[in-house]
Amino acid sequence: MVSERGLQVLRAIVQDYVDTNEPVGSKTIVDRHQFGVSAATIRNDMALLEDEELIVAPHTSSGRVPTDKGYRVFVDHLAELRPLSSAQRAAISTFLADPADLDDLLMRTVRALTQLTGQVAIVQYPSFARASVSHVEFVHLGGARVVVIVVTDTGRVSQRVAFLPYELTETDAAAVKQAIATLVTGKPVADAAQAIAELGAKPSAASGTVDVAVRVVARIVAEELEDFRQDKLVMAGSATLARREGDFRGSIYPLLEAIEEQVTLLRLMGEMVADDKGLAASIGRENADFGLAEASVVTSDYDGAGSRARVGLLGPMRMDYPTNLAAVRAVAHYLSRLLDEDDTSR
Amino acid sequence: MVSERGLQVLRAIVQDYVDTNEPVGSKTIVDRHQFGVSAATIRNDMALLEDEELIVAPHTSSGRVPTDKGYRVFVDHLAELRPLSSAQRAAISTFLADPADLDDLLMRTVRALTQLTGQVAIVQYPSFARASVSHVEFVHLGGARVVVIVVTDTGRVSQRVAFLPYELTETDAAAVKQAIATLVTGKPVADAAQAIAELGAKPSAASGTVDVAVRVVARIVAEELEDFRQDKLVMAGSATLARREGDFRGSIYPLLEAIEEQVTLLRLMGEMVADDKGLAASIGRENADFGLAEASVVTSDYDGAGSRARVGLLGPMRMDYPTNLAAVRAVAHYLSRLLDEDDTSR
DNA sequence: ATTGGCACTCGATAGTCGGGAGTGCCAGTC
DNA sequence: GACTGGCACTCCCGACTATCGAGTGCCAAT
Repeated sequence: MVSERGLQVLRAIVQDYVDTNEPVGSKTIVDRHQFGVSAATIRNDMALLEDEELIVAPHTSSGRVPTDKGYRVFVDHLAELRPLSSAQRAAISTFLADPADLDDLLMRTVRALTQLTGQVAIVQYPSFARASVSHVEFVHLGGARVVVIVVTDTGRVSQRVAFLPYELTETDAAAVKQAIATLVTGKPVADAAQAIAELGAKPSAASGTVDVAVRVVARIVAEELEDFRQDKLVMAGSATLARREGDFRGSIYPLLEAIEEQVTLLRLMGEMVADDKGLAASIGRENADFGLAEASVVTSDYDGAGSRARVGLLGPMRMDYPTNLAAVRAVAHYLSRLLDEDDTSR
Repeated sequence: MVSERGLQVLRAIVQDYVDTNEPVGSKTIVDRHQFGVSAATIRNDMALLEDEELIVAPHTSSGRVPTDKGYRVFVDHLAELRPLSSAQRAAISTFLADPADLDDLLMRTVRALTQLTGQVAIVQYPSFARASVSHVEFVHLGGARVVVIVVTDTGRVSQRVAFLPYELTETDAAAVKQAIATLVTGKPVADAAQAIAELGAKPSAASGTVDVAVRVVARIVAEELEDFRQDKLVMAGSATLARREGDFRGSIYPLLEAIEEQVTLLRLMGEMVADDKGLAASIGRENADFGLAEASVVTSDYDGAGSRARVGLLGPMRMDYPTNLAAVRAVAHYLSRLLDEDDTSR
């Protein structure tokens, strides 16, 4: 229904609006872009675009503003990613050089991303759900306290302090360790958790103190396995939202809350569908289920530790999609490479 | 210079202003408090208070608002803590019951505190600077990758993945472990870090592969020790700031930034001086060095894991000090008790 | 299909004008 | 000397008005 030039007008509106934060009128468009037609013609196109609900006029006879749908068409059909400058690429690679460990790397990644884009940056931890339990270790702290350490073959480590009901002897401790180890080592975390659940269901074999201790420790191990199965996020840049207050009709409260309740963002990012290049965007009302109807999220997939995860940006609907998509793509790319060359995946 | 009644007037102003968020005038005071004198008399007192810079009039002939100094006098001399309701106490104790570990306990603590007060809640980790290294463990991941685990006698655990320059044999690994263990176990973390630094300074004994591996691992251990020495914060409730926008003349940006840059808050909380009950408040311009001249922080000390740390609230200068001080005190109290009965301190 | 022209809408800005809350001061009272 | 009632004054605030200008929709002409 809308002409080819109509789409170009939409593109111009999105670009100018993102740029100036003011409703854009027909005259502005003729001035700033070389359409070679008059303002009246542009107005006709805009009327069409408005019929299609791609743009909207905040007040009768004011300039037009893109709608959610308008942004959607823009990113799907009109946007060309704006590649990063070589200086920016260089900045990323130095920023991410020589990470101490995975936590450190991801932390630096979000910092780099928020720095680069001025938006809230989010990185999903690579999922460890497919990993297998590689080791279980105990460290005696003295008394009845024991640190229980679980390690996966992908190099993820979790530790937790267990309070046993009584003090174990050396030999008992060894027995407990042995029992737990045979129960879980070598198994994928899901299976290991399953095995522990079955142990809990079985009636106590009444073999005395060791059996009780095994059950206590097993419960701790199960909690740690749960940590692996749960996805986690690292975020940075929430302060930048204060600068963008005007972009959110209500307040920035829902955004800050989502940032604190990581689970919301986790679900949102999980449900987004990436294109063939691993990029995805979720815009405005598409996020209504998550209480983020005035915000947008762009993500890029990356490969790490043998599984896929996402890096993303959270910001106002009125964001610079070409730049931000390019930024997440570039950072995801670096991340994949770094995780790959460290061979953390196997 | 100001009379006894003058102070009562200050108290009334603070209370009403916190309550209504509007400059309070002489008539309001006579209406809402039983002073038994006329508005004109109150006005005279208010003029005195203004001379002392305890209150200020936003505009000529408007009500008065407390200054930083006014709040200071209020908390130092006029405020009586408003004890929590028994329902609130009950809520805290159920909320904090059965923590899985220290991380979990502190996480729940900040949540409870922010829930209770509607402010940003902050908890310092107990300092582990005085702890001693209890164990060092290695877990082979296969290849040249090793998880290095350091445990203190206070039950704090840190782990990190090390990439050795080559694959170790079993016996070499044992030798490395032995070397590191004798270097650091039993020593306070500061001394252990020192020992490692000295090792790094010594010229290589050229004893070959093991020596190189020891140095690599030692550097990792040093990083982990650094983790123990650095204080850490847990926070919650940053979203509540969006609701309080009007209380900050500029924007909430500095607050959000401080929350993200934990180090600022860490220093701020570290420099505050507690009274004999472990309570402290830092108000408005007193925080100017930290870029938080429009915010206040109240803290209470607690004892945990053999060292002292703080739990606090961050909010607008116009906050309910009696309630908030009572809240941090109550929560600190619970925290001390929980950490004590778990005997995590020894 | 495109364009120039034109009437119209409506937000933004500035100016004006009471009303009201609150003050400072003063003279008078206890 | 402390307190009080009275009063003139200041200044914020909201309502109202007028003007301006950006931008639109529509129409007749090309």
